[in-house]
Amino acid sequence: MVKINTNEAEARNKNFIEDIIEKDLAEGKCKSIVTRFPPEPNGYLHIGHAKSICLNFGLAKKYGGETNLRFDDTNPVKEDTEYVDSIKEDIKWLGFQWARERYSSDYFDQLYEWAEQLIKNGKAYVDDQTQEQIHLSRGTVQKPGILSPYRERSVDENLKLFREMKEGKYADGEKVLRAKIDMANPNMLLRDPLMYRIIHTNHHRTGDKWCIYPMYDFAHGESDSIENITHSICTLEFDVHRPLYDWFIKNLGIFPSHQYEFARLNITYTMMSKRKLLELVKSKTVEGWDDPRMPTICGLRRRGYTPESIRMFAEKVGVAKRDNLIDLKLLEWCLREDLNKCSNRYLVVQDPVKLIIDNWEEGKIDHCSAPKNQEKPEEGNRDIEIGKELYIERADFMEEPPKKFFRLKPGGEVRLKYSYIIKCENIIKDNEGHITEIHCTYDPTTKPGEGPWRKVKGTIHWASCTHCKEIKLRNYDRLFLKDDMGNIPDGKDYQDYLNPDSLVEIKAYAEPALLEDKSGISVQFERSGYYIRDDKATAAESSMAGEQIQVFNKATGMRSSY
RNA sequence: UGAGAUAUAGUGCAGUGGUAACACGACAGAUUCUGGUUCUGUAAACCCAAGUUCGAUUCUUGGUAUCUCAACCA
Repeated sequence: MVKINTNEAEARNKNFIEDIIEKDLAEGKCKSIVTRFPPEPNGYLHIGHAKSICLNFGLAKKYGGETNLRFDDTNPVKEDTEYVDSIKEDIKWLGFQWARERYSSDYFDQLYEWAEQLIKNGKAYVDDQTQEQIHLSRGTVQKPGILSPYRERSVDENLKLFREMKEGKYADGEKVLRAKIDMANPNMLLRDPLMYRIIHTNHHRTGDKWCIYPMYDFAHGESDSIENITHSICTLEFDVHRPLYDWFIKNLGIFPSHQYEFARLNITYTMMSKRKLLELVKSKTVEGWDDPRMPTICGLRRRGYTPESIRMFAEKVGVAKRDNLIDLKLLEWCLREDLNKCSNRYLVVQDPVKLIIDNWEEGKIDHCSAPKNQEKPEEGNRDIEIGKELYIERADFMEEPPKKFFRLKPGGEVRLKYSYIIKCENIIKDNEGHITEIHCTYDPTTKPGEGPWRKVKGTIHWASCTHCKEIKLRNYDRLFLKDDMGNIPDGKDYQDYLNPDSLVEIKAYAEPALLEDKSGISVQFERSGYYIRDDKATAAESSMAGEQIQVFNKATGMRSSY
């Protein structure tokens, strides 16, 4: 019953692309759909790409179609096989499988042939102008451009020149092939756009076979067409390219792929510019593309994000055409939501203050029993030892508490999680008024499972001084300060915006079981957040997603990252 | 300043010629050995103006705001 309601809700919230697809299918415009994910292999995939991946693969899955992975490798100076490999790995990790692996460079021969066809039809010409001249003659958004002096060359001359370009007779920048469209069109993209340029550079796949390379606009739609892509889905900034996309397909008379645009993902405090992320990597500001503070897929993976949580996030942010800014907390919520179902939880104290149980018998050690995993009782219990001296979280005690403070306060009672109820008797401070010891008494009749249950308002976590292990955590705080978008203002150095708390090391005290945890998945701290298994570090060096996903920071007055 | 896209609770995202759903967030309550999870409830939105209409958030027109476009990048 509940399930049916959920499905109805999902059906109601169909996005506009799903509407288009359903209409196309119903009208028989296509028998089944083919989508594609077309990254340029010039960087690592980030969370913004994840939205596109989930959309493209998700749509195909929902409507029984297929998705191709196509590398848009038309610019050899920026691209590299390292990026190809990482992209494939990240997509697989996200849980998707492409139907075909393709490259724009697979189509260079076909594209060249089509370019000649346009020349023969008088729709393209070779231009000898310099880059500067072409730029100036393009006009502005308000003023029409000026016709190139080479625009009316004969078909034969254009053909001859273009073939010579291909044969390497000219240097980089000496000549280009342009489509002959309309130098006065208000859409700048239609003012005789470049189709081919000369680049004498080794290509990561075709080597030295080519010295002319097609531009994005002359490769993308054509590649879609070759692959019979029915729905070519890209981000909004390509919206102005659509008339050109359609122009080439129409003038070539090839498979009519159609382009649809959606708004790209923006997340607060998160910088999603590939160029700037590359800068951080090159300058060694971060450990690499997979630094846990990076918004890359591999960075999120190292940070402890699960594929499921990222897919859930992509689903939640929706698909539309208006600009958006998603709160980073939503991404964290998705992780909590997923982790809540499976993570192991441990008692850990990050900012300790000593607590002494005055009426605890000297040398006595008691054993507490706690479930290994709350959601999986079948895994049994673990044993935690407790003694006279403990550490508790400094924030769990307040000398002058506000009215709704449920944790330890002078004269107040709280339960030590999985253990006895204690009462605060007095506190000891140093000369500066800093609390150094909290003295309590315990009620021996309140051990869980022994005697009647007594309820107190607060439960706090703890670590036994003589039994706990010291662990080091790395606080993956956000990388940048100030700018919501994580962007570095133009002309400014990113160094000025680096967060000094980012990646600081924190000492903490944990129950020994934490170090023995071999589950390999993220675990949740009792009370203080999540403990994220860093797949590049040993357990003791593992990291925590810090305060960014702190569960209980609202009422505690703990420092917040946002 | 030319062209295009967009405009619905705090944030996202649906929907309708009869004033609006869902999710996250907020707030309140219940359960609970986590201020978590779970459950219940509350507050909270149709950019503006004119027109058409019995009736406009929806249609028309005109504004306004935001984003995108003048790379031999994608």
